[in-house]
Amino acid sequence: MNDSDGGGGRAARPRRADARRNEKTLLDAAAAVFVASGVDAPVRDIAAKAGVGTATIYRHFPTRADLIIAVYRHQVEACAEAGPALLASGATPYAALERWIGLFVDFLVTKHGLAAVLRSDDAGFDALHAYFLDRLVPVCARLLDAAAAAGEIRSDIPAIQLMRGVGNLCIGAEHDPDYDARRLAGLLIAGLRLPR
Amino acid sequence: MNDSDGGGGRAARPRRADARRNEKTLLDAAAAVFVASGVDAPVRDIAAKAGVGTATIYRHFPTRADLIIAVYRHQVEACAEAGPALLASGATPYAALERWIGLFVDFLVTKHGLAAVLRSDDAGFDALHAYFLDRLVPVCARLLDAAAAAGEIRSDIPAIQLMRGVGNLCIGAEHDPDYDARRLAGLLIAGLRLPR
DNA sequence: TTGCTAAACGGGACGTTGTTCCGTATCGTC
DNA sequence: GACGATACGGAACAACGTCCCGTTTAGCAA
Repeated sequence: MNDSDGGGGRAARPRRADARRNEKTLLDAAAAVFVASGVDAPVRDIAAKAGVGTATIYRHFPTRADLIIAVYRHQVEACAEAGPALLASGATPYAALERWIGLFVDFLVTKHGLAAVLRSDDAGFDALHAYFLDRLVPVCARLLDAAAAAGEIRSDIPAIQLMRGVGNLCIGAEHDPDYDARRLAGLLIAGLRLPR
Repeated sequence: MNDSDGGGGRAARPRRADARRNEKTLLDAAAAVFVASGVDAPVRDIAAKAGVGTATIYRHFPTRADLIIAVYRHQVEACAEAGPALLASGATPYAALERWIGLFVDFLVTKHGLAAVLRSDDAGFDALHAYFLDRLVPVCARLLDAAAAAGEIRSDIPAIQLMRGVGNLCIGAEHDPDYDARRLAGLLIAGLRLPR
């Protein structure tokens, strides 16, 4: 358990320069290929795009989930941080919830195949599920609590269920333009409203 | 298009007895394997269960979609016929819609992987999409129209969108018992309600 | 009953993809 | 400049969908 460079001892040894370079190259290549072919793109394609061997991918990102997380981490963080910001922005909690769900949907539908893989029961994607849920469910829960406290919505739907539902609504939205995930998600949220 | 034994010409020639027998055997085997391993089960597994070669499956059911349709046709028909029945059963149109969606969800969540495949963009599943949509969307549309005419719901959501949304909500519902597709679908429908 | 032909069959062959292994090249240090 | 650990590349293996081809068999007629 050498703490490579963290708080305590100085680095046991930093990663080699070529390794760090390849990781960056791989992230860029993966991002490009994900856009072009979806997050299910063949490993060989990503390796080819990056100009490395397939084993190099597995060395840096043991599972596909690790690669996906690394590629989209920034955007997920941004989405998570938008939650409290929206809540503080002055609108009603319900409006904040509605807009935040919109952000989440927009993120998912622009990542081909991500919503689907988020629903996969493949054990290899457990890390991906865990990351998304850990990072976003608490944010959603805060928005739900605020709206419930304001008497705008019912309070008997757990945040995790809602997130799963919204995520599911985004599956396959990237093709056929007749499918409007955002609208359906809005409908789902509207279903939470209490009559006043 | 040959009317094998129907009204017009006498049969060009009826299918061989072993072929008919194998088709039945395959349907039974597929149904069993689908229950055990989902509708994505390897072709070889189904063939083995039926005691036939893999080519025999492709001969009878050129695409997986054809096999799935054949296995579930009865249940889809039953669901389609339940729509008008519910509408005539005396409750409000909205209640009928709600219950019919419940039937649809119950059907989907008990067929491992079917909801997911219904969302696949693989061209091989086009026939499956078409069948489900052709058969069920008109039923849903009638329920929606009735409820809209009664002033219970808004009328600006096409039936096909709603069906897609509900179908999506059912994806992955077969595992983790914490996910309640039926409840979320109910929420989606509730989102259609008009304030009175 | 026996022989013929088209229908149907079975399993092996091929292509694609994920994953792992092993010999080789390279980095960083002495 | 030499050495050891690190990292690399591509071949090898396994699982699966799909297709092909040589063989078997049902159905019919002589």
